[in-house]
Amino acid sequence: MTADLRERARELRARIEEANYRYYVLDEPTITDAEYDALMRELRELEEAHPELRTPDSPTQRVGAPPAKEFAPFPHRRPMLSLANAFSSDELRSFDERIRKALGEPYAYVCEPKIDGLAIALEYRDGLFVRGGTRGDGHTGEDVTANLRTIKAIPLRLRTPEAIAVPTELEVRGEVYLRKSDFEALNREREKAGLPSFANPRNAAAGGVRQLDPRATAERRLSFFAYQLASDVEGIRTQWDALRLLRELGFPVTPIARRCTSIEEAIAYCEERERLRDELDYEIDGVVIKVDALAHQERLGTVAREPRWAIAFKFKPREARTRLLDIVINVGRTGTLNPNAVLEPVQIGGVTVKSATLHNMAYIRNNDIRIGDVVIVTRAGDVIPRVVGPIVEERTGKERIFEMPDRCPVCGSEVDWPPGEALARCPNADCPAQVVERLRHYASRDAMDIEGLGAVLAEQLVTQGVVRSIADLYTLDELALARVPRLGPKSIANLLRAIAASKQRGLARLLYGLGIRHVGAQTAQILADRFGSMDALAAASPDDLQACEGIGPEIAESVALFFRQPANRTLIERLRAAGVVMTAPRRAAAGGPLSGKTFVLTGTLPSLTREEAAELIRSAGGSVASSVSKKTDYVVVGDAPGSKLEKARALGIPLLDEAGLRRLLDRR
DNA sequence: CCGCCTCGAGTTCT
DNA sequence: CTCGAGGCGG
Repeated sequence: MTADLRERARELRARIEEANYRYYVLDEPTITDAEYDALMRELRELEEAHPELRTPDSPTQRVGAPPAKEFAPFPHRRPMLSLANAFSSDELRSFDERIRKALGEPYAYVCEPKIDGLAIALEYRDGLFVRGGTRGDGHTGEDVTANLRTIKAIPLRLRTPEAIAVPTELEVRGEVYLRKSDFEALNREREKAGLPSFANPRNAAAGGVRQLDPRATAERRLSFFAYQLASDVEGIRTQWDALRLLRELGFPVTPIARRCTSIEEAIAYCEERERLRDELDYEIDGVVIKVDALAHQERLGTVAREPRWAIAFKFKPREARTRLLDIVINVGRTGTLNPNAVLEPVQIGGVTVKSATLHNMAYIRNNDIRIGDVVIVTRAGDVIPRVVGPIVEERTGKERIFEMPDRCPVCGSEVDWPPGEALARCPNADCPAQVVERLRHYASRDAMDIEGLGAVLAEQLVTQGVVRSIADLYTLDELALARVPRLGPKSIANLLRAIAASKQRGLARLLYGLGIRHVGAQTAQILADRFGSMDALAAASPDDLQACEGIGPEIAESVALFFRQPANRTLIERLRAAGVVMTAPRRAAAGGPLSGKTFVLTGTLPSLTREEAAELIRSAGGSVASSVSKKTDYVVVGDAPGSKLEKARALGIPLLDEAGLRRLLDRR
């Protein structure tokens, strides 16, 4: 991979230098400017993503200084201020209190969504766009006029409004941003091209505006909203008027701004926008509340580079920046080596996140994640944190590229990682990490449901040497368990009772608990129904197995392999000797009220757990699937539903709430 | 052989 | 919940 990139970088440099030579020295250009720019762009991006590929003689270094220096300075006539932040409605109320005291007369607010993009100033002369720049430090930004010209949402010539005389010199401020849909498309394209994807739309937009080649900016499909008139215009006395004028001049202006006459109304607006934030095709991270009348704004003035007449209400963040302290390897129950991010603890959406999966090496490479990076972590949509990517600008050069170790970090076995496979594996079935994970899985709720035996106890039992095989569970006694630290007599008694009770779970859950590759809860149920007993299953040939609906060659071979292994044979005999039930109860007679119907559950139901609801459906003859498709008959929707609801709507599948499900169940 | 459908596996915090 | 991959129908 890295070798390929290195080779590509070398090739790009050679072609660029050849082109330079022919153009500057021989005066015989051989490629078009566009082709040349494309080569430069690819090389620059490659080197940005992989600074270790950068060489002192690279054509990208010919221009010398870092990109920030390559734009002309853009001094702001009026400083571009930053806003004070509020994180609660109480902070908004004290903001309002200060305004009320200072003004001593009635006033109104204008509330606008705070677009998560890049603030920009645009200068027009005689109605024509002349110059535009970034915010920079508030006093001086960067002149990015050429790039801004490529943004179609920015008018190059203003329209003539009715009844308002537009001054010769006009400055307009607003936000350049990237639509979520354009962001996703951009990342898909970059992935296809082997380039690292952007962490979020804002980074992609900010990067887009600061491209040295305006054509690269154009490719980003950037959008724009205007939100401030930074020049005095006759007849414009309020922010509300200013927004209307901006619209008449031909700028895109948010359609969801609202004028409020009290802070409570503004707070209600903030809450509403936070609730609806996902319905927009662009990211907003809060609401900006401004005192409406420009005369009031003037009286309130500015302190410490923040206007006293405006405040930003910030939504609960869904993403945060934090440092990736380390990448460690977790060994899964099937022996997979899963890279895990150790994060400097950070608050996201109300919880402290300090760890997140990195899935596999491909994920780490595709997103160019390195140890020591400042990374963006999200919890979008679901609960599970996700490391989206690094903030490349924060790199110090001390970041380390993570490599998969050659040996299992737990047992030291040589790692098995066949070329083309996504996951590396520890091949040692006796690896303590695998034993712990298998034990935990065996005891888990959907398998043998041994209450009290979770991750912590599983770990202790194995490290104390009390349990080395699942079968050892059934020979445990008080004496052996007394060796486990912090396990009192009461816990011991409860645990022994739970272990004894697990013997009655039946064949399907036992099969699932054994953790045979490719055999999950569903397949275990199919096998149990079809073969009825462990002995019948153990005697089945791969052909017998493949005769089952849903069992193909892969699963058949995996099951047969499991029963061929002597260690597994022994395990089963020991379980049998301990009295673990190895037969399946006769299948319930078909023909309930829901027979033949397929259900999918999403969200939290008011009075049933998901498992209880699934059990009710199955006992009435219906089946429960995990994803929505054309074959789904009903989707049962609870509180805080996930993406399945979207899919169901798209496919026009009937939706039920819990009450609706109960009505179906009661119909006989 | 391709595309759809379904299942398996891993996953965070309180 | 999401991704990847096995199973299966067209």
